[in-house]
Amino acid sequence: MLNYSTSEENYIKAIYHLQQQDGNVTTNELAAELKAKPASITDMMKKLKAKKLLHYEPYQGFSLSNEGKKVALGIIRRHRLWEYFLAEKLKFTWDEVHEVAEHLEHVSSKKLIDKLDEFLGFPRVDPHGDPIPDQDGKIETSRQVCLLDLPFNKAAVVSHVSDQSTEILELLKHKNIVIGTKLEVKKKFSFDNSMEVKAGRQPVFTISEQLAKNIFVKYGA
Amino acid sequence: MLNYSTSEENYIKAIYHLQQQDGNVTTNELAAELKAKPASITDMMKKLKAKKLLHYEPYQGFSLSNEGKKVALGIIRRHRLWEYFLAEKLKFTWDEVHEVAEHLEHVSSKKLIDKLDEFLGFPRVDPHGDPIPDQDGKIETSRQVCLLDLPFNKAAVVSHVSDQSTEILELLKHKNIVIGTKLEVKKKFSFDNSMEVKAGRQPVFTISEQLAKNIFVKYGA
DNA sequence: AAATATTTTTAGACAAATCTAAATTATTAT
DNA sequence: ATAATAATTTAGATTTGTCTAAAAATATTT
Repeated sequence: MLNYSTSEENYIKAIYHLQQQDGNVTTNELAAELKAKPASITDMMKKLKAKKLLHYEPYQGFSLSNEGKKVALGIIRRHRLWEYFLAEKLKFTWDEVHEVAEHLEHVSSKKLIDKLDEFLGFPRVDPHGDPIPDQDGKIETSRQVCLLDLPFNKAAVVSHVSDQSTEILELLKHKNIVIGTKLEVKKKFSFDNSMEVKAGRQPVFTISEQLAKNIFVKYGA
Repeated sequence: MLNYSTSEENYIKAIYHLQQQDGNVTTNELAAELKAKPASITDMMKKLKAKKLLHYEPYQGFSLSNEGKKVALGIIRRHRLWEYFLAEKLKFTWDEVHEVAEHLEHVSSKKLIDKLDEFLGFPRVDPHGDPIPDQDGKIETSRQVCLLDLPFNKAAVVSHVSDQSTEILELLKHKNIVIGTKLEVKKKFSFDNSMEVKAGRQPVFTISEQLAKNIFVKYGA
Protein backbone atom coordinates (compact mmCIF):
# COMPACT_ATOMS: atom_id res chain seq x y z
CA MET A 1 0.00 0.00 0.00
CA LEU A 2 1.48 3.30 -1.08
CA ASN A 3 1.34 6.47 0.98
CA TYR A 4 -0.97 9.32 0.17
CA SER A 5 -0.90 12.95 1.25
CA THR A 6 -3.23 14.25 3.93
CA SER A 7 -5.13 16.08 1.22
CA GLU A 8 -5.51 13.01 -0.95
CA GLU A 9 -6.64 11.01 2.06
CA ASN A 10 -9.30 13.57 2.94
CA TYR A 11 -10.67 13.48 -0.59
CA ILE A 12 -10.71 9.67 -0.66
CA LYS A 13 -12.45 9.46 2.68
CA ALA A 14 -15.07 12.03 1.68
CA ILE A 15 -15.80 10.23 -1.59
CA TYR A 16 -16.15 6.96 0.29
CA HIS A 17 -18.73 8.41 2.63
CA LEU A 18 -20.66 10.17 -0.12
CA GLN A 19 -20.81 7.13 -2.38
CA GLN A 20 -22.30 5.06 0.43
CA GLN A 21 -25.35 7.22 -0.13
CA ASP A 22 -25.39 8.07 -3.77
CA GLY A 23 -23.25 5.52 -5.56
CA ASN A 24 -21.87 8.07 -7.96
CA VAL A 25 -20.48 11.28 -6.50
CA THR A 26 -20.60 14.68 -8.20
CA THR A 27 -18.12 17.53 -8.17
CA ASN A 28 -20.43 19.90 -6.32
CA GLU A 29 -21.38 17.35 -3.70
CA LEU A 30 -17.75 16.72 -2.88
CA ALA A 31 -16.94 20.43 -2.93
CA ALA A 32 -19.69 21.03 -0.37
CA GLU A 33 -18.50 18.14 1.79
CA LEU A 34 -14.88 19.32 1.81
CA LYS A 35 -15.66 23.03 1.87
CA ALA A 36 -13.53 23.49 -1.23
CA LYS A 37 -14.26 25.01 -4.63
CA PRO A 38 -15.42 22.79 -7.49
CA ALA A 39 -12.28 23.62 -9.48
CA SER A 40 -10.14 22.12 -6.73
CA ILE A 41 -12.21 18.95 -6.85
CA THR A 42 -11.65 18.53 -10.56
CA ASP A 43 -7.91 18.99 -10.11
CA MET A 44 -7.73 16.32 -7.44
CA MET A 45 -9.98 13.92 -9.34
CA LYS A 46 -7.50 13.96 -12.21
CA LYS A 47 -4.71 13.15 -9.81
CA LEU A 48 -6.57 10.35 -8.09
CA LYS A 49 -7.64 8.91 -11.42
CA ALA A 50 -4.01 8.87 -12.55
CA LYS A 51 -3.23 6.91 -9.38
CA LYS A 52 -6.05 4.50 -10.24
CA LEU A 53 -7.91 5.22 -7.03
CA LEU A 54 -11.11 6.16 -8.76
CA HIS A 55 -13.23 5.95 -11.87
CA TYR A 56 -13.78 9.35 -13.42
CA GLU A 57 -14.85 10.70 -16.75
CA PRO A 58 -15.27 14.45 -17.19
CA TYR A 59 -18.81 15.64 -16.36
CA GLN A 60 -19.83 12.10 -15.34
CA GLY A 61 -19.06 12.13 -11.62
CA PHE A 62 -16.76 9.63 -9.96
CA SER A 63 -16.56 6.66 -7.61
CA LEU A 64 -13.71 4.85 -5.89
CA SER A 65 -12.01 1.92 -7.58
CA ASN A 66 -11.45 -1.23 -5.53
CA GLU A 67 -8.00 0.06 -4.71
CA GLY A 68 -9.50 3.40 -3.69
CA LYS A 69 -11.99 1.65 -1.42
CA LYS A 70 -9.17 -0.26 0.22
CA VAL A 71 -7.32 2.97 0.88
CA ALA A 72 -10.50 4.56 2.25
CA LEU A 73 -11.12 1.64 4.60
CA GLY A 74 -7.56 1.96 5.90
CA ILE A 75 -8.15 5.61 6.74
CA ILE A 76 -11.50 4.85 8.34
CA ARG A 77 -9.90 2.08 10.37
CA ARG A 78 -7.30 4.50 11.70
CA HIS A 79 -9.89 7.18 12.39
CA ARG A 80 -12.24 4.92 14.32
CA LEU A 81 -9.53 3.20 16.33
CA TRP A 82 -8.23 6.59 17.44
CA GLU A 83 -11.77 7.66 18.30
CA TYR A 84 -12.15 4.56 20.42
CA PHE A 85 -8.81 5.23 22.10
CA LEU A 86 -9.68 8.84 22.84
CA ALA A 87 -13.05 7.99 24.32
CA GLU A 88 -12.10 4.80 26.14
CA LYS A 89 -8.59 5.55 27.38
CA LEU A 90 -8.29 9.32 27.46
CA LYS A 91 -11.90 9.92 28.56
CA PHE A 92 -12.80 12.33 25.83
CA THR A 93 -16.55 12.81 25.45
CA TRP A 94 -18.10 11.41 22.29
CA ASP A 95 -18.42 14.82 20.65
CA GLU A 96 -14.74 15.70 21.15
CA VAL A 97 -13.18 12.63 19.57
CA HIS A 98 -13.91 13.33 15.93
CA GLU A 99 -11.80 16.43 15.43
CA VAL A 100 -8.67 15.02 17.04
CA ALA A 101 -9.08 11.73 15.17
CA GLU A 102 -9.22 13.72 11.94
CA HIS A 103 -5.56 14.51 12.52
CA LEU A 104 -4.36 11.24 14.03
CA GLU A 105 -5.88 9.25 11.17
CA HIS A 106 -3.21 10.55 8.80
CA VAL A 107 -0.34 8.91 10.67
CA SER A 108 -0.15 5.87 8.48
CA SER A 109 2.13 3.38 10.20
CA LYS A 110 0.49 -0.02 9.79
CA LYS A 111 2.34 -1.39 12.78
CA LEU A 112 1.13 1.46 14.96
CA ILE A 113 -2.48 0.87 14.04
CA ASP A 114 -2.38 -2.90 14.38
CA LYS A 115 -0.72 -2.60 17.80
CA LEU A 116 -3.21 0.05 18.85
CA ASP A 117 -6.03 -2.27 17.76
CA GLU A 118 -4.56 -5.04 19.90
CA PHE A 119 -4.03 -2.70 22.86
CA LEU A 120 -7.66 -1.66 22.67
CA GLY A 121 -8.81 -5.29 22.57
CA PHE A 122 -9.94 -5.32 18.93
CA PRO A 123 -13.04 -3.17 19.38
CA ARG A 124 -15.71 -3.75 16.74
CA VAL A 125 -17.40 -0.35 16.79
CA ASP A 126 -16.28 3.19 17.54
CA PRO A 127 -17.91 5.50 20.11
CA HIS A 128 -20.54 6.52 17.56
CA GLY A 129 -21.47 2.90 16.94
CA ASP A 130 -19.81 2.80 13.53
CA PRO A 131 -18.03 -0.47 12.68
CA ILE A 132 -14.20 -0.54 12.62
CA PRO A 133 -12.59 -2.23 9.58
CA ASP A 134 -10.10 -5.00 10.43
CA GLN A 135 -6.46 -5.36 9.24
CA ASP A 136 -7.66 -6.60 5.86
CA GLY A 137 -10.14 -3.79 5.39
CA LYS A 138 -13.13 -6.01 6.10
CA ILE A 139 -15.96 -4.04 7.62
CA GLU A 140 -19.18 -5.16 9.21
CA THR A 141 -21.63 -3.66 6.76
CA SER A 142 -25.37 -3.41 7.00
CA ARG A 143 -26.13 -3.11 10.65
CA GLN A 144 -29.85 -3.06 11.24
CA VAL A 145 -31.10 -0.62 13.83
CA CYS A 146 -34.30 1.10 14.73
CA LEU A 147 -34.61 4.48 13.03
CA LEU A 148 -34.80 5.97 16.54
CA ASP A 149 -31.21 4.82 17.11
CA LEU A 150 -29.75 5.84 13.78
CA PRO A 151 -26.94 8.40 14.28
CA PHE A 152 -27.25 11.79 12.66
CA ASN A 153 -26.21 12.21 9.05
CA LYS A 154 -25.72 8.49 8.61
CA ALA A 155 -27.13 7.33 5.30
CA ALA A 156 -29.28 4.28 5.84
CA VAL A 157 -31.71 2.19 3.86
CA VAL A 158 -35.13 1.21 5.15
CA SER A 159 -34.99 -2.55 5.56
CA HIS A 160 -37.96 -3.46 7.73
CA VAL A 161 -41.20 -2.04 9.08
CA SER A 162 -42.61 -3.71 12.20
CA ASP A 163 -46.20 -2.65 12.13
CA GLN A 164 -48.23 -4.00 9.22
CA SER A 165 -51.38 -1.95 9.70
CA THR A 166 -53.01 -0.11 6.81
CA GLU A 167 -52.70 3.01 8.87
CA ILE A 168 -48.90 2.88 8.91
CA LEU A 169 -48.77 2.00 5.24
CA GLU A 170 -50.99 4.96 4.40
CA LEU A 171 -48.60 7.21 6.28
CA LEU A 172 -45.48 5.64 4.73
CA LYS A 173 -46.97 5.96 1.27
CA HIS A 174 -47.78 9.59 1.88
CA LYS A 175 -44.20 10.22 2.99
CA ASN A 176 -42.86 8.24 0.03
CA ILE A 177 -41.08 5.68 2.21
CA VAL A 178 -40.70 2.09 1.04
CA ILE A 179 -38.26 -0.71 1.79
CA GLY A 180 -35.10 0.47 0.08
CA THR A 181 -35.64 4.20 0.61
CA LYS A 182 -32.44 5.96 1.64
CA LEU A 183 -32.76 8.12 4.75
CA GLU A 184 -30.62 10.37 6.86
CA VAL A 185 -31.58 11.77 10.27
CA LYS A 186 -30.94 15.50 10.45
CA LYS A 187 -32.48 16.53 13.78
CA LYS A 188 -34.11 15.02 16.83
CA PHE A 189 -36.42 16.85 19.26
CA SER A 190 -36.39 15.56 22.79
CA PHE A 191 -39.78 17.19 23.51
CA ASP A 192 -41.72 14.59 21.55
CA ASN A 193 -38.88 12.43 20.15
CA SER A 194 -39.84 13.45 16.66
CA MET A 195 -37.07 13.69 14.08
CA GLU A 196 -36.35 15.49 10.85
CA VAL A 197 -35.26 13.21 8.07
CA LYS A 198 -33.99 13.63 4.54
CA ALA A 199 -34.56 11.15 1.69
CA GLY A 200 -32.36 11.73 -1.33
CA ARG A 201 -32.75 15.26 -2.57
CA GLN A 202 -36.30 15.80 -1.32
CA PRO A 203 -36.78 18.50 1.28
CA VAL A 204 -36.44 17.49 4.92
CA PHE A 205 -39.61 16.11 6.53
CA THR A 206 -40.73 15.08 10.00
CA ILE A 207 -41.26 11.61 11.45
CA SER A 208 -43.00 11.08 14.79
CA GLU A 209 -41.67 8.84 17.55
CA GLN A 210 -44.47 6.32 16.97
CA LEU A 211 -43.55 6.00 13.33
CA ALA A 212 -39.75 5.91 13.86
CA LYS A 213 -40.19 3.12 16.42
CA ASN A 214 -41.51 0.90 13.67
CA ILE A 215 -38.97 1.63 10.99
CA PHE A 216 -35.72 -0.32 10.87
CA VAL A 217 -32.79 0.60 8.71
CA LYS A 218 -29.50 -0.87 7.60
CA TYR A 219 -26.40 1.18 7.29
CA GLY A 220 -22.76 0.63 6.48
CA ALA A 221 -19.50 2.33 7.25
CA MET B 1 0.15 29.44 21.16
CA LEU B 2 -0.19 29.62 17.41
CA ASN B 3 -0.02 26.63 15.12
CA TYR B 4 2.96 25.90 12.93
CA SER B 5 3.31 23.69 9.87
CA THR B 6 4.96 20.30 10.11
CA SER B 7 7.89 21.73 8.23
CA GLU B 8 8.28 24.69 10.54
CA GLU B 9 8.04 22.38 13.54
CA ASN B 10 10.77 20.13 12.19
CA TYR B 11 13.08 23.09 11.69
CA ILE B 12 12.37 24.45 15.17
CA LYS B 13 13.00 21.09 16.79
CA ALA B 14 16.25 20.57 14.90
CA ILE B 15 17.53 24.02 15.86
CA TYR B 16 16.64 23.37 19.48
CA HIS B 17 18.66 20.16 19.53
CA LEU B 18 21.62 21.66 17.71
CA GLN B 19 21.81 24.72 19.90
CA GLN B 20 21.95 22.57 23.03
CA GLN B 21 25.39 21.67 21.78
CA ASP B 22 26.68 24.68 19.95
CA GLY B 23 24.73 27.68 21.17
CA ASN B 24 24.64 29.31 17.77
CA VAL B 25 23.55 27.15 14.84
CA THR B 26 24.84 27.51 11.27
CA THR B 27 23.08 27.02 7.96
CA ASN B 28 25.17 24.03 6.96
CA GLU B 29 24.78 22.30 10.31
CA LEU B 30 21.03 22.55 10.09
CA ALA B 31 21.03 21.50 6.43
CA ALA B 32 22.97 18.36 7.38
CA GLU B 33 20.63 17.62 10.30
CA LEU B 34 17.49 17.98 8.20
CA LYS B 35 18.94 16.47 5.03
CA ALA B 36 17.96 19.60 3.14
CA LYS B 37 19.94 22.02 0.98
CA PRO B 38 21.41 25.16 2.55
CA ALA B 39 19.23 27.36 0.35
CA SER B 40 16.12 25.82 1.89
CA ILE B 41 17.43 26.59 5.36
CA THR B 42 17.92 30.26 4.54
CA ASP B 43 14.38 30.47 3.19
CA MET B 44 12.91 28.99 6.33
CA MET B 45 15.09 31.08 8.63
CA LYS B 46 13.61 34.21 7.09
CA LYS B 47 10.13 32.90 7.69
CA LEU B 48 10.82 31.89 11.30
CA LYS B 49 12.50 35.20 11.99
CA ALA B 50 9.44 37.01 10.67
CA LYS B 51 7.39 34.97 13.13
CA LYS B 52 9.79 35.99 15.92
CA LEU B 53 10.73 32.41 16.67
CA LEU B 54 14.44 32.99 16.22
CA HIS B 55 17.27 35.45 16.15
CA TYR B 56 18.92 35.57 12.76
CA GLU B 57 21.19 37.93 10.88
CA PRO B 58 22.43 36.94 7.43
CA TYR B 59 25.74 35.02 7.54
CA GLN B 60 25.72 35.06 11.36
CA GLY B 61 23.90 31.85 12.20
CA PHE B 62 20.75 31.68 14.32
CA SER B 63 19.29 30.59 17.62
CA LEU B 64 15.76 30.26 18.97
CA SER B 65 14.07 33.18 20.72
CA ASN B 66 12.31 32.52 24.01
CA GLU B 67 9.10 32.06 22.06
CA GLY B 68 10.90 29.65 19.72
CA LYS B 69 12.17 27.63 22.66
CA LYS B 70 8.68 27.42 24.09
CA VAL B 71 7.41 26.08 20.77
CA ALA B 72 10.30 23.60 20.62
CA LEU B 73 9.58 22.33 24.11
CA GLY B 74 5.95 21.80 23.16
CA ILE B 75 7.00 19.64 20.22
CA ILE B 76 9.51 17.72 22.32
CA ARG B 77 6.85 17.15 24.97
CA ARG B 78 4.53 15.64 22.37
CA HIS B 79 7.30 13.55 20.86
CA ARG B 80 8.46 12.08 24.14
CA LEU B 81 4.99 11.38 25.48
CA TRP B 82 4.16 9.48 22.32
CA GLU B 83 7.43 7.58 22.58
CA TYR B 84 6.54 6.62 26.13
CA PHE B 85 3.06 5.56 25.02
CA LEU B 86 4.40 3.47 22.16
CA ALA B 87 6.95 1.67 24.34
CA GLU B 88 4.88 1.30 27.49
CA LYS B 89 1.40 0.65 26.14
CA LEU B 90 1.86 -0.65 22.61
CA LYS B 91 5.03 -2.63 23.40
CA PHE B 92 7.18 -1.13 20.69
CA THR B 93 10.88 -1.73 21.24
CA TRP B 94 12.96 1.33 22.09
CA ASP B 95 14.44 1.58 18.60
CA GLU B 96 11.03 1.59 16.87
CA VAL B 97 9.40 4.42 18.79
CA HIS B 98 11.28 7.36 17.34
CA GLU B 99 10.09 7.19 13.75
CA VAL B 100 6.41 6.87 14.59
CA ALA B 101 6.66 9.61 17.22
CA GLU B 102 8.12 11.87 14.53
CA HIS B 103 4.71 11.83 12.91
CA LEU B 104 2.48 11.81 15.99
CA GLU B 105 4.30 14.81 17.46
CA HIS B 106 2.77 17.09 14.85
CA VAL B 107 -0.79 16.53 16.03
CA SER B 108 -0.97 19.61 18.16
CA SER B 109 -4.12 19.37 20.26
CA LYS B 110 -3.16 20.56 23.74
CA LYS B 111 -6.05 18.69 25.28
CA LEU B 112 -4.94 15.46 23.60
CA ILE B 113 -1.42 15.76 24.95
CA ASP B 114 -2.40 16.75 28.47
CA LYS B 115 -4.88 13.87 28.66
CA LEU B 116 -2.30 11.49 27.25
CA ASP B 117 0.16 12.68 29.88
CA GLU B 118 -2.39 11.97 32.59
CA PHE B 119 -3.28 8.57 31.11
CA LEU B 120 0.39 7.62 31.15
CA GLY B 121 0.76 8.73 34.79
CA PHE B 122 2.85 11.85 34.12
CA PRO B 123 6.07 10.05 33.17
CA ARG B 124 9.21 12.11 33.74
CA VAL B 125 11.49 10.53 31.13
CA ASP B 126 10.93 8.87 27.77
CA PRO B 127 12.19 5.37 26.86
CA HIS B 128 15.61 6.80 25.96
CA GLY B 129 15.92 8.43 29.38
CA ASP B 130 15.34 11.92 28.04
CA PRO B 131 13.24 14.18 30.28
CA ILE B 132 9.68 15.08 29.23
CA PRO B 133 8.71 18.78 29.47
CA ASP B 134 5.56 19.50 31.52
CA GLN B 135 2.44 21.47 30.44
CA ASP B 136 4.28 24.73 30.99
CA GLY B 137 7.33 23.68 29.03
CA LYS B 138 9.45 23.14 32.12
CA ILE B 139 12.06 20.48 31.56
CA GLU B 140 14.37 18.75 33.97
CA THR B 141 17.71 19.93 32.70
CA SER B 142 21.17 18.86 33.69
CA ARG B 143 20.86 15.27 34.65
CA GLN B 144 24.12 13.86 35.90
CA VAL B 145 25.00 10.36 34.72
CA CYS B 146 28.05 8.22 34.32
CA LEU B 147 29.59 8.56 30.88
CA LEU B 148 28.99 4.82 30.48
CA ASP B 149 25.24 5.51 30.60
CA LEU B 150 25.14 8.56 28.36
CA PRO B 151 22.92 7.90 25.32
CA PHE B 152 24.42 8.17 21.85
CA ASN B 153 24.67 11.59 20.23
CA LYS B 154 23.58 13.34 23.38
CA ALA B 155 25.67 16.43 24.01
CA ALA B 156 26.86 16.46 27.60
CA VAL B 157 29.27 18.37 29.72
CA VAL B 158 31.85 16.72 31.96
CA SER B 159 30.80 17.62 35.50
CA HIS B 160 32.69 15.28 37.80
CA VAL B 161 35.55 12.78 37.80
CA SER B 162 35.51 10.16 40.57
CA ASP B 163 39.11 9.03 40.64
CA GLN B 164 41.61 11.65 41.74
CA SER B 165 44.80 9.78 40.92
CA THR B 166 47.62 11.42 38.96
CA GLU B 167 47.31 8.57 36.50
CA ILE B 168 43.76 9.49 35.52
CA LEU B 169 44.64 13.17 35.35
CA GLU B 170 47.56 12.41 33.06
CA LEU B 171 45.22 10.52 30.78
CA LEU B 172 42.53 13.20 30.89
CA LYS B 173 45.04 15.88 30.14
CA HIS B 174 46.34 13.93 27.20
CA LYS B 175 42.81 13.55 25.84
CA ASN B 176 42.09 17.24 26.51
CA ILE B 177 39.23 16.52 28.89
CA VAL B 178 38.49 18.88 31.75
CA ILE B 179 35.40 19.70 33.80
CA GLY B 180 33.24 21.62 31.35
CA THR B 181 34.37 19.76 28.22
CA LYS B 182 31.44 18.99 25.90
CA LEU B 183 31.24 15.35 24.83
CA GLU B 184 29.07 13.17 22.67
CA VAL B 185 29.18 9.36 22.56
CA LYS B 186 29.32 8.11 18.98
CA LYS B 187 29.91 4.37 19.35
CA LYS B 188 30.14 1.69 22.01
CA PHE B 189 31.89 -1.67 21.67
CA SER B 190 30.49 -4.48 23.74
CA PHE B 191 33.73 -6.46 23.46
CA ASP B 192 35.60 -4.26 25.88
CA ASN B 193 32.96 -1.59 26.69
CA SER B 194 35.18 1.02 25.13
CA MET B 195 33.50 3.95 23.43
CA GLU B 196 34.21 6.46 20.71
CA VAL B 197 33.60 10.03 21.77
CA LYS B 198 33.60 13.41 20.08
CA ALA B 199 34.51 16.68 21.79
CA GLY B 200 33.52 19.77 19.82
CA ARG B 201 35.00 19.63 16.34
CA GLN B 202 38.01 17.51 17.25
CA PRO B 203 38.26 14.09 15.60
CA VAL B 204 36.57 11.20 17.38
CA PHE B 205 38.71 9.44 19.99
CA THR B 206 38.44 6.34 22.17
CA ILE B 207 37.74 6.06 25.90
CA SER B 208 38.19 2.77 27.76
CA GLU B 209 35.61 1.31 30.13
CA GLN B 210 37.85 2.03 33.12
CA LEU B 211 38.07 5.69 32.21
CA ALA B 212 34.39 6.12 31.31
CA LYS B 213 33.40 4.61 34.67
CA ASN B 214 35.02 7.56 36.38
CA ILE B 215 33.65 10.35 34.25
CA PHE B 216 30.27 11.89 35.05
CA VAL B 217 28.43 14.23 32.78
CA LYS B 218 25.41 16.50 32.84
CA TYR B 219 23.09 16.80 29.93
CA GLY B 220 19.80 18.54 29.13
CA ALA B 221 16.86 17.93 26.84
C1' DA C 1 -36.21 21.95 -29.20
C1' DA C 2 -34.46 26.38 -28.05
C1' DA C 3 -33.34 29.30 -24.39
C1' DT C 4 -31.89 29.52 -19.83
C1' DA C 5 -29.76 27.93 -15.81
C1' DT C 6 -26.65 24.93 -13.53
C1' DT C 7 -22.66 22.15 -13.23
C1' DT C 8 -18.16 21.12 -14.42
C1' DT C 9 -13.85 21.96 -16.46
C1' DT C 10 -10.04 24.83 -18.07
C1' DA C 11 -6.74 28.48 -17.81
C1' DG C 12 -4.03 31.09 -15.19
C1' DA C 13 -2.54 32.82 -10.53
C1' DC C 14 -0.74 32.17 -5.84
C1' DA C 15 1.44 30.41 -1.42
C1' DA C 16 4.32 26.91 0.78
C1' DA C 17 8.28 24.24 0.66
C1' DT C 18 11.67 22.62 -1.80
C1' DC C 19 15.53 22.58 -5.32
C1' DT C 20 19.71 24.17 -8.64
C1' DA C 21 22.88 27.39 -10.13
C1' DA C 22 24.93 31.76 -9.66
C1' DA C 23 26.36 35.56 -6.78
C1' DT C 24 27.94 37.17 -2.46
C1' DT C 25 30.15 37.14 2.03
C1' DA C 26 33.23 35.10 5.29
C1' DT C 27 37.18 32.24 6.41
C1' DT C 28 41.67 30.17 5.69
C1' DA C 29 46.06 29.62 3.91
C1' DT C 30 49.92 31.16 1.70
C1' DA D 1 46.99 41.03 2.92
C1' DT D 2 45.59 38.83 -0.91
C1' DA D 3 44.19 34.75 -3.15
C1' DA D 4 41.83 30.52 -2.73
C1' DT D 5 38.27 28.05 -0.40
C1' DA D 6 34.13 27.40 2.04
C1' DA D 7 29.71 28.96 3.65
C1' DT D 8 25.67 31.48 2.83
C1' DT D 9 22.32 33.95 0.31
C1' DT D 10 19.77 35.27 -3.86
C1' DA D 11 17.33 34.40 -8.07
C1' DG D 12 14.58 31.68 -10.45
C1' DA D 13 12.28 27.04 -11.20
C1' DT D 14 9.29 23.10 -9.54
C1' DT D 15 5.58 20.57 -7.08
C1' DT D 16 1.40 20.38 -4.42
C1' DG D 17 -2.79 22.13 -3.33
C1' DT D 18 -5.62 25.74 -3.58
C1' DC D 19 -8.21 29.71 -5.68
C1' DT D 20 -10.91 33.03 -9.27
C1' DA D 21 -12.82 33.93 -13.56
C1' DA D 22 -14.03 32.38 -17.97
C1' DA D 23 -15.36 28.67 -21.10
C1' DA D 24 -17.64 24.41 -22.07
C1' DA D 25 -20.86 20.80 -21.22
C1' DT D 26 -25.06 19.20 -19.23
C1' DA D 27 -29.68 19.74 -17.36
C1' DT D 28 -33.99 22.22 -16.99
C1' DT D 29 -37.76 25.03 -18.39
C1' DT D 30 -40.94 26.87 -21.23
